[in-house]
Amino acid sequence: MSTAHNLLLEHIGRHLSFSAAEEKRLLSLLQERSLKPKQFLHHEGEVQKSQVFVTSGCLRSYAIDHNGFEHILQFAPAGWWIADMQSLLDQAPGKLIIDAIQASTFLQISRSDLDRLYDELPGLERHFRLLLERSVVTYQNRLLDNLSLSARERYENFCKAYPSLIRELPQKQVAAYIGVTPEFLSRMLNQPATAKG
Amino acid sequence: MSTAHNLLLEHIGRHLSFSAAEEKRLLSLLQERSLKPKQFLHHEGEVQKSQVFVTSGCLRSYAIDHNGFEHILQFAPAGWWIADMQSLLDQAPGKLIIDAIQASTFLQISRSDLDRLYDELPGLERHFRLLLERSVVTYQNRLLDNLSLSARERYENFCKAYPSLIRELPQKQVAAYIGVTPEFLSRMLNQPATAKG
DNA sequence: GCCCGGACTTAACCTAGATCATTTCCCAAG
DNA sequence: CTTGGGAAATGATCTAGGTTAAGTCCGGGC
Repeated sequence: MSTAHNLLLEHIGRHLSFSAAEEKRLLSLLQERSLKPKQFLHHEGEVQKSQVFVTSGCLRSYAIDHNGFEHILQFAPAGWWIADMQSLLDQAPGKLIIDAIQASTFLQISRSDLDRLYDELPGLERHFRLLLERSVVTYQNRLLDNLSLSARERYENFCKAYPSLIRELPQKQVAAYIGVTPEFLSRMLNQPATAKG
Repeated sequence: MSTAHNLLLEHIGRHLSFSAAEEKRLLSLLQERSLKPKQFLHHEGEVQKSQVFVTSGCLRSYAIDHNGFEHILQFAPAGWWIADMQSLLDQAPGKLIIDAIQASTFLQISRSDLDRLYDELPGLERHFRLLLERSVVTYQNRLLDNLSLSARERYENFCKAYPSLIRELPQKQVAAYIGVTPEFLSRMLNQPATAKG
């Protein structure tokens, strides 16, 4: 069993435990793949056929608005799932782009196989239900942050939430995540915060 | 069986079918309640103990930021679930407020009962997994809209998404949902859109 | 070693939307 | 009917963050 498989089983194991047979069945439907930096997993307008569990490196999903600006929805370092979920659910062309920001490896499972597995392994459905609950909360919090915090506060939140990513990411990608222009983020970081107290 | 119960079973029935015994078991754990306009279901700082399926009227969840502004996360008309999900999952004090914007009735189920039901009725877990998937997509889209659209575009989106609500809601609540001040929304609506074409 | 392109910086200027203050409107309570 | 309080309108002014346009600073390919 590969280390990629181990990482996935370990993650699932945080919620529940599978029998050896169940683990084997799950792994049999997963495909190991990799991407080099800047290679794409999913293009705008494509139909997403499978979802992906990152085992090393880091992927990201983002959309391009009508002014050509990127807005990053998610970073997916090792241990995270990523997909254009809207496209995956509707089996319709998506508006997200997914690419690798570092050399990355991942496990892939098709939607139809996963649907089959949900019937065979109810524990897996439990696992995803729990992940989805957390995911909803995360997006709710991010939405509230965007509605109520200043750019600087959102930047500070990002640093707290992703202390490892902040070191590896180019500044412009942080800008595209927190929702400001790269120029503004640069200016902000090179100006002292307004003195307080 | 009440009409409230019927509404819930009909909604669940869109995804799957329960036996009569399963339906009975589910309904046995639901409590019928109601709220008058402006009454609260959940206050900031409280621990959310149960989640709620609205059967008539409309609830909303919102947070108050450090400037005292309300930001509405969700409207829940009949047929929608609502809760302070973060508080519910962590069983920790929440930051959301939930109240009724109209006279409303709803069915309530405690987190512990629902957890029990997930074990007894795997179909229910399926149902919520599917709802959560849609919910994630909805929040993703709303986040992208907030990052890339103008206030007017977000207003138009809102009108399309909630054509019935737009007629019933005071303008200031629409403002608190799309993320602008009531003053600005008012001015925007009374000024012609910049002519195009 | 040179050149290119992408990441970052900086500065001047611009604008969507916020803030503040005043007024009007409406309707529900007395 | 009148009153008072919230919802909306409206005008003047302000500002966080966007836009445009140079420039600098790399690192990587040839």
